[in-house]
Amino acid sequence: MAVNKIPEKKSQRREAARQSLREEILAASRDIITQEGFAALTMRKLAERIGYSPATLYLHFRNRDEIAHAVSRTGYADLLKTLSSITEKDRGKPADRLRSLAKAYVRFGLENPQTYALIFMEDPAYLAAVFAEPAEDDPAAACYSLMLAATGDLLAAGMRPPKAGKPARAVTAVELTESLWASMHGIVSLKLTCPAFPTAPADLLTEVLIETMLRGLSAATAKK
Amino acid sequence: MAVNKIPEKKSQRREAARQSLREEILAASRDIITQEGFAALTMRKLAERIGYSPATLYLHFRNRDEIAHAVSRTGYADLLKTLSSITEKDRGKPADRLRSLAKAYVRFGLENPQTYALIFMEDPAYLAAVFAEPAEDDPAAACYSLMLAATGDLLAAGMRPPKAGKPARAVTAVELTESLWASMHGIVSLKLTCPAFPTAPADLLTEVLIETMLRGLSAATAKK
DNA sequence: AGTATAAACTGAACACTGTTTAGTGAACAT
DNA sequence: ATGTTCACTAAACAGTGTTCAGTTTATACT
Repeated sequence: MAVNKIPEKKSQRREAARQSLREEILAASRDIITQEGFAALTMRKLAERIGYSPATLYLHFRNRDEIAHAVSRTGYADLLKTLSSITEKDRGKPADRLRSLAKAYVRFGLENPQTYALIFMEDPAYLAAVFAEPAEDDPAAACYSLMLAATGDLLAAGMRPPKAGKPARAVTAVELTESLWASMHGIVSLKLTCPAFPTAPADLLTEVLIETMLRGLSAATAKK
Repeated sequence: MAVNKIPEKKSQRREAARQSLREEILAASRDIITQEGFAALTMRKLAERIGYSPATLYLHFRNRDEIAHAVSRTGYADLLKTLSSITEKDRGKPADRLRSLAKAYVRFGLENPQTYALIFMEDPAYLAAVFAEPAEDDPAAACYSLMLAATGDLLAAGMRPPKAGKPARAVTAVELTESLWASMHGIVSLKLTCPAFPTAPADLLTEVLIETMLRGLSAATAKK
């Protein structure tokens, strides 16, 4: 029947245009989200900004959530960049690295409120998907690995974590990482949804948290 | 002119009916929210459930947010009831009381997900209002006082909190309370928005958090 | 009693939202 | 030149919160 006589050249052009428009949609979405928040990302507004009709958006994305999903990915990539810039330059003690990481995490949240709100508070499907079937190249998974490595190093440096669970046993690096992460997330998310509530500034709360926990972890070991 | 000939009796009846309908609206709202979440609380659905037209709702509440606000209040009252049931019966050491409070807080969030999401994640205006001009009888403010008292007792019992801030100084009870609260909130809110992410169960994370922090606070004091 | 007045209530509309579908026009492959 | 495929859009659908003119009902006064 029909012989595919190398239609790749032309198809490539089409495909390139497709990708280009797709990226344009995502760029506009990022703009709107970072400026006005995820709720302000309406399909009509987005379509108008890129000069197409709303229906066109559905030729490139299944629905609004899929756009959020794609934007989330770059959000996690941004977070990863922030965190890895810490681990790369900080070659000091594990405790100091964790301190820096915590501060950087919270600062990222406060400096990119709309992005943080999207990836951790409004698009839970992304995180859920990552932990449902872990992908190697996912930026969110990379963030997790990075944090896990930091607490792992801390424990390996001779810390004695408290016991927990039933029956009581030593806390694992995973549990410690997730406790820390959740705590940092609490500081950020609370500040983002209600700037008035934690009356103390976020960076101070972070310091209190990390210092107290570090002391709690090193309590059993000899000082200095 | 017209003499107001004691129209109070009749007015009272009217007023009673008004209040009754108002309460009916709120009861229906609570039902919908606890069952389907705040997003499912639409004015039309709410109106239909109580047998009135949507426009009637606006005779009793300025808008949907005001309904959320009223429902939030009872949500905080519920939380307060949970927390104060702890402080009343627990006459043990401050550390144990704080342990119980933390567990109860997290449990409340997980057992009343829609309510928790409403009062801490979807209706920030309420908390903002409380901390803008503190009202004595507000249940949210009472929750705060309760937690503050617990950490205050803990510090008074001889704990030596770590130093923080610039210049470094001893952490205050307020800062410690808010750090703890934010951390617990992080555990709850993360679990609610994404059950998959903190892979460890919430109560275990809570235990890790509270045990580590307690050790961090008592690190400088003699053991036992 | 009847009547004036005030309160309660509603139908219908407005301006939005995400999403679908039928139909048009242009670019491509043969 | 023709048949096919792809890109695109206007219009509609079913929702949303909210407003307002108009109607019904209950109260107040003579």
